[in-house]
Amino acid sequence: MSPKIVTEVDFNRRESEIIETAIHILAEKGWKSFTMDRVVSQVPYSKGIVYKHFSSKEDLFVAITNEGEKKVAELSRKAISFNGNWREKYMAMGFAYVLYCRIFPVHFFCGQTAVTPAILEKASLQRIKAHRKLRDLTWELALNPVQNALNEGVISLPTGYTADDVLSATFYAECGCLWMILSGDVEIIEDQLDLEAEYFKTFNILIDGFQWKPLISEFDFPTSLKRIANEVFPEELNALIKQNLDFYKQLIN
Amino acid sequence: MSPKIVTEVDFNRRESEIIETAIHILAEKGWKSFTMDRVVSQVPYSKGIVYKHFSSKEDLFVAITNEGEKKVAELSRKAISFNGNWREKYMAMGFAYVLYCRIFPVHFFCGQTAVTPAILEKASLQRIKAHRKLRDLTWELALNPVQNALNEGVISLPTGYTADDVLSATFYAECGCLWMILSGDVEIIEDQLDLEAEYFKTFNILIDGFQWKPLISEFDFPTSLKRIANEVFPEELNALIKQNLDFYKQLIN
DNA sequence: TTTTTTTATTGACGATTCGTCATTAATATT
DNA sequence: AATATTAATGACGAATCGTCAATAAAAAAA
Repeated sequence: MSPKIVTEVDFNRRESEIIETAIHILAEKGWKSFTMDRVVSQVPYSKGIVYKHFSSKEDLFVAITNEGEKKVAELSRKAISFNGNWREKYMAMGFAYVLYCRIFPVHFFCGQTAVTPAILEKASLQRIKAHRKLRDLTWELALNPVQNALNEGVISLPTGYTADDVLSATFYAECGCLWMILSGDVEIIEDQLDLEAEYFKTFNILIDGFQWKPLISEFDFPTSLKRIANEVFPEELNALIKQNLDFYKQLIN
Repeated sequence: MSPKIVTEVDFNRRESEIIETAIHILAEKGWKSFTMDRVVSQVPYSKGIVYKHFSSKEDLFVAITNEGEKKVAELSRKAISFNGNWREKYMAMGFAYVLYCRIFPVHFFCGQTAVTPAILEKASLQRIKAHRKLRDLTWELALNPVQNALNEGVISLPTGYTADDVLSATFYAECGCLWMILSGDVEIIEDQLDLEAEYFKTFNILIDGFQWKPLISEFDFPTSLKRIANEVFPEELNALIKQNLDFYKQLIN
C-alpha cells in the first residue's frame, strides 16, 4: 500500500494550469461561450480532474478571482515601495488598482461577479473562505500608508473615525468607479468616460476631503503620478502603452 | 385583416406579472434554483410568451433591475422633498438608497449582477439601453441637491471639479459599500458589519470632505436622520422595523 | 353564419451544458 | 507476477435553455 500519488506541488501546478486556460478562454471567447466542456477540451486533463479541482463553474470563477487578488497584492507591494510621502504612497496604491483592472481585466471582472449571489451560492465554501483571506491581506497592505499618515498627523479625521474608515471610503469608491465605468464599455459606447481621469479625480477629491496633507493645491501630484508610473511600474506602463491607452502614454518620461 | 390583438397595456401588465413572479422566486428559492422553466410554471403563460417578453434569463434579470431603478427614483423623489438644508436633502437621498437595498434586496442584487459581463453579454440591447436611460434619470435626481448646494456656495471644491464629480464619488462609494458588505452576508458571517452604520459613516466623511456646510461638527445630523426617517419614509421605516433591523428601531419617534 | 385571414399562444423537442460515477489505468508494495 | 490502492477517464443521465412547427383565437370578409 501507497501507490500512484500526486504530489501537492503537481496538484497545485495542475490547478494553475486549468485556471490559466480558463482565463485565456474568457479573454478570447467572452463569457457567453465559456463552458466547462471547453475548458476540459483545452486542457490536457479529463473532466473528472477539472471537477476534482473545482466543484463547479462558479467555483472556477472564484478561483480566478483569488489569483487576481494575489496580483493586486503584488502590485500593492510595489506601490508601497515608492519613495515619497504617505499620500503619494497611497496614491501609488490607488494606481496599482487601476493597473490591475487594465492588465488583468478577466481577473477583475471575475472579481466583480464573485461578489454576486448567483456565484456565491454555487462556489465552494472553501474557495470563498480563501477569497476572504486573500482580501484581508490586501486590505492590510492598503491600510499601511493610511495608518502611518494618521500616526504622523497629516490626516485630520473627525473623532470616532479610524484608518479603516478612510480605507473603506476610498476602496468602495474605487471599486464602484471601476465597476460602473468598465461595465459601460460593453457594447454601447455612447459617451465613453475616460476611466483613469475619472478615477484619479475621484480619488484626489476624496483624499483632499480627509485633509490628507499635502493637499492637491499644495503639491505637484501630476508629477508624482509620472514618478510612480516610471519608478515603480515600468513594465506595467509599457504593457499599457502597447494597449494604446493614451493616459499611460502621457505618463512616460 | 386585423385579428387577435394584445393591447400595449395588457402586454405591459403581463410583463410586470412575469417580472413579479421572477422576483418572488428569487426571494423564496434563491439564485441557484432560479430557472426559466420554474418561472413559466408559476405564471399563467406558456414558455413562448415568457420568451416573447424576455430574450433570455439574463434579459429578465436586467428587467428586474430596471424595475428596481424605478423604485430608487421613487424613493429619491421622496427624499428630495425633505424640508431641510441641501446637505440634509442629500443625506436623505443617500438614505433612500440604503432603504432600497433593504426593502428590495432582489432588485438590488439583480442590479449588481446586471453590470456584470456575464449578464450584459446575454441581455438584449434594448433592455440594456432602457437600463441606461433609467439610471440617467436617477442620476439627475441625485444631482439636484449637489447642484443647488454648489450654487448657494455651501460646497467648496477645488477648481476643475463639478457637481457630477461630487455625485460620482459618493455614488460609487455608496454602491461599493452596499455591494461589499451585503455580499459578505452570504453564508459566512464571521464578523458581520453593521451595514447602515458603516454606510452613513462613509457618507458623512465624504461629504465633510467636500466641505459641504454645515459640517458634521456644526450640525445635529443624527437628529436629521430621525426626521428624514419619520417625515419622509414612515412606511419604509415601519417595514424595516418589522424585519427586525435595530438601526431602524432606534430612529423611530 | 360560415369562411378566411392574420396574429397570438402553446408546449414538445433538439441542443447545450452541467456534474457524476462506474470503469479503467497507473504505480508501488508484497 | 500478483495485489492493493489511488488517480484518471469520458460516457452518461439530468437539467436547463431557447426554438419553432402546430394550434388556437379573434376579427374581417363572404
